[in-house]
Amino acid sequence: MNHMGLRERKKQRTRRALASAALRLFAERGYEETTIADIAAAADVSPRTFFSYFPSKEDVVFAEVDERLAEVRESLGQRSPDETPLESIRRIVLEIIEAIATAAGEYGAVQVQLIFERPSLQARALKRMNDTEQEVVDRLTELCPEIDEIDAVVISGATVGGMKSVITHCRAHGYDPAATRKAVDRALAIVERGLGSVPALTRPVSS
Amino acid sequence: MNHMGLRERKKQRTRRALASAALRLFAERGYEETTIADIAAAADVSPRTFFSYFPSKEDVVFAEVDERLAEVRESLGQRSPDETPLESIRRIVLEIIEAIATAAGEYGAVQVQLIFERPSLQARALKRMNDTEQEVVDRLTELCPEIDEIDAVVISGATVGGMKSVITHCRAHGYDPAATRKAVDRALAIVERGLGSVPALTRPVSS
DNA sequence: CCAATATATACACTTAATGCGACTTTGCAG
DNA sequence: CTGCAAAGTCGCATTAAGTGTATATATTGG
Repeated sequence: MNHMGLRERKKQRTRRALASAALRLFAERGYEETTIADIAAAADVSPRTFFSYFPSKEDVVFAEVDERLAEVRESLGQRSPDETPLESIRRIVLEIIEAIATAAGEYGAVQVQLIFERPSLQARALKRMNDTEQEVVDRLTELCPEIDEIDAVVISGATVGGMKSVITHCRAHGYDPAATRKAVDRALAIVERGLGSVPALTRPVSS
Repeated sequence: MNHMGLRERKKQRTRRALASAALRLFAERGYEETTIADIAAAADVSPRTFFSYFPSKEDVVFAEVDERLAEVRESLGQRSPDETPLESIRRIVLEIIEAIATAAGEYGAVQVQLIFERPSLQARALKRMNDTEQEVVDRLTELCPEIDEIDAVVISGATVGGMKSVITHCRAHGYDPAATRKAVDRALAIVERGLGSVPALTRPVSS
């Protein structure tokens, strides 16, 4: 299966070269200040070739995320035999969020910073979340064939939405890994037990 | 308050002219096939002027949504005195979702169709959702000053996320208003009572 | 080595978006 | 009413993203 010919390997190398050249230049000079021509030159290909690897300049920022996301999609299929659906959902969403939000590799920090400060990149990141959410709906209906369609959609939307928000908040406020983990656990608890389980919401107003 | 001088009124007229010209042309010829020059010509302004009203071609699609959203943000402040925070959240999120997702006016259907079929527009719509979610967090912490920061973030994220997904699903599958309302009610129930309240999730696997 | 196919490149082109200086309109104070 | 400052419009030039196309080059399988 993994017997990629020379052709495939070369493609992958070029892709990597483009991605890391791009991230490096973005870090050095800034995003707007780096042109496709610069990236292509740094990766030793023609500018035109850039677009046969990435549909746009913005997409190159997500090269690594997209790779990870593709892997996660594969591994999403098989589930541990004795999980309850609730546990499966939790595991699936956590895997996805980790793949999207965890910066890895040499340029992880650069990616995160870029996405936080460029609204258009933020929009594209949200789109990836959204697309992956559909994947969650599919897995969920596959897992519990008798589940109502609307229920599946809502469960996925609320869970992914809650996780997205908490992770983003933690990143934006510089939480350390321990605090982040604690926040994620809290988020899962709220989503699973409902807004009604949060005392501050049901208590009469304090004014 | 609403004593706009001639200048302001003229600006608003031009803005409207640009927006409706754009939407009309998008409907007639398609999005890509319509240039800024076309839009400007149809609105009788110079192409350069377009960009002093909208920062990009994509933003003109959201002209109406943004107006509504601005209104909603205003009215979000005052709350009925005897609401519980839970009820406030529900009301606030419903208002926002309605403002974003309910297509109104002559070109509502066009907007929705464009957003559904253009990934980049979808991304921008999601960004608007996301930005507005931050507003919800602010209102919520204002409403219950003693609430934990993380809790507020999770509650907003999960609620907005759930609503977004259910509304999108309904639109994509052509639900009529009655069915949509029913689905939204169901979504709110799940978010408020928790994933644990969905029988299909806690039942042992059916295989 | 050959033929089929996939990929890289050079070139031309469209158009979104921005900066700038000149010009026009509006608001307002005297 | 008049003139001045501010705001807005416009034309022009420029940059850079992204696409189509034809040509050249490299890879694969036979």
